[in-house]
Amino acid sequence: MDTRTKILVTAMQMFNERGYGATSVADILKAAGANSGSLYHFFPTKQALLVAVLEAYRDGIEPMLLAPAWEGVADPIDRIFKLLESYRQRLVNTDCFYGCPIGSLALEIHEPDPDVREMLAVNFEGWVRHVKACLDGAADRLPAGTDTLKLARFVLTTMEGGVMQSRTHRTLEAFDNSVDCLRDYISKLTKEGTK
Amino acid sequence: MDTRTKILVTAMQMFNERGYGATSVADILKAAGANSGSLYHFFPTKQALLVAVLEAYRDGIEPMLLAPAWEGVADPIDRIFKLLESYRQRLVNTDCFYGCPIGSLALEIHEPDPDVREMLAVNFEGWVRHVKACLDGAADRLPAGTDTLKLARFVLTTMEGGVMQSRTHRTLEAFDNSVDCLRDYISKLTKEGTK
DNA sequence: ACCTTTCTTGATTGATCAATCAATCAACTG
DNA sequence: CAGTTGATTGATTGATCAATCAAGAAAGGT
Repeated sequence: MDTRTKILVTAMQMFNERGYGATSVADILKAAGANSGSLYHFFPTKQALLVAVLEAYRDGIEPMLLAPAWEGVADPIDRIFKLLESYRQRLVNTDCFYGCPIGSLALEIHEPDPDVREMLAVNFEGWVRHVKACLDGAADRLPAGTDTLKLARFVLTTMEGGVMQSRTHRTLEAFDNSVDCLRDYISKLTKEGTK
Repeated sequence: MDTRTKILVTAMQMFNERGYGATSVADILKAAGANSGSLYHFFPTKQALLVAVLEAYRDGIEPMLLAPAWEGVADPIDRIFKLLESYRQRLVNTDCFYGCPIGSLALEIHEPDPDVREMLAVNFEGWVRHVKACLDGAADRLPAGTDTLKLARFVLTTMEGGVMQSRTHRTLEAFDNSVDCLRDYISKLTKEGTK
């Protein structure tokens, strides 16, 4: 792995585990085994490194997030809840310490430069677009005229809001509760849609 | 206003606007017109100041948040959506810059000392408790055996997830979409409950 | 008036921060 | 081989950070 990638991957991990502000450039360099000159050769500023990290997340949505979550799952509605389950597993694996890296960064960065805010938005949009595609694939089961984009955003809302509470309480309860409610809602929609 | 209160109020505002890590003690002192010795006379550390801020939020839920939002609103379900509307107004007033102070802090602080995490959790619990009380007050309209605590958490999830997306996109759309979906869900529940 | 407690002043500390820089090294090109 | 570009080294910079401290002012009780 070349130095640039090593720095990028390390930053990705540390921004997720400690947050952007709480991770110092020196921390990254030490963990990556690189020198400060190398980092600033590839990334003009710490913030540019953050943007690169967010680009990596954007590019990783399909291969790293969706592909594993949807392996062997064809039904579009099932896929939505399998995706949510992958976030649940993330909470389980980390004792509810780490949830969604994008969400954490989105709320940490209060006055983001346009580049950063834009990349955060792009990540949310990508996520929502894939969920919307699932909902569109299940259009025959949903009430006619259902706004699938709106509903896809609500799925993201459910995930992020649930993760936030579960991380805070260090308990899966709030996340599970939220997904349960979403499942109930969508099942009511499909009942209404196929009636 | 005494010095302690002046420092506390200033910190409250700045932690909300810039986040905890991005707000320096010097920033707070300058804005509050106080000296560092005064701050450290009342609060042993910056973190203790954060805890005091979170305690102030906890104590302010009823008088500062709910009372204004619920003025002249008696119906418990209406109250829930009036509460959500107050967060919407907050987004409107700040061009979608600031949403829920607690949510922002909850996701910013990744490895919180127990005191901080506990106070964040207490704030969420207080919020949820009041929403649960609304739902319990509308129990006759909800399906028998509805888990009102679970549903109250889902209301918080909707608010926090919606605020996160709206802040990131600098648009009310995602927040409004989320609240719309929640309203639709709850209306389906009340239809089922009174049927 | 006198003492005690509470509060305020503001300079100072050492640590840590992001970022810089000249120097050197490695890899490729013609 | 010579020349050029790209990558790496690591010490260093000045700024900023949270926190400290000795000194003194204000307030209140007796």
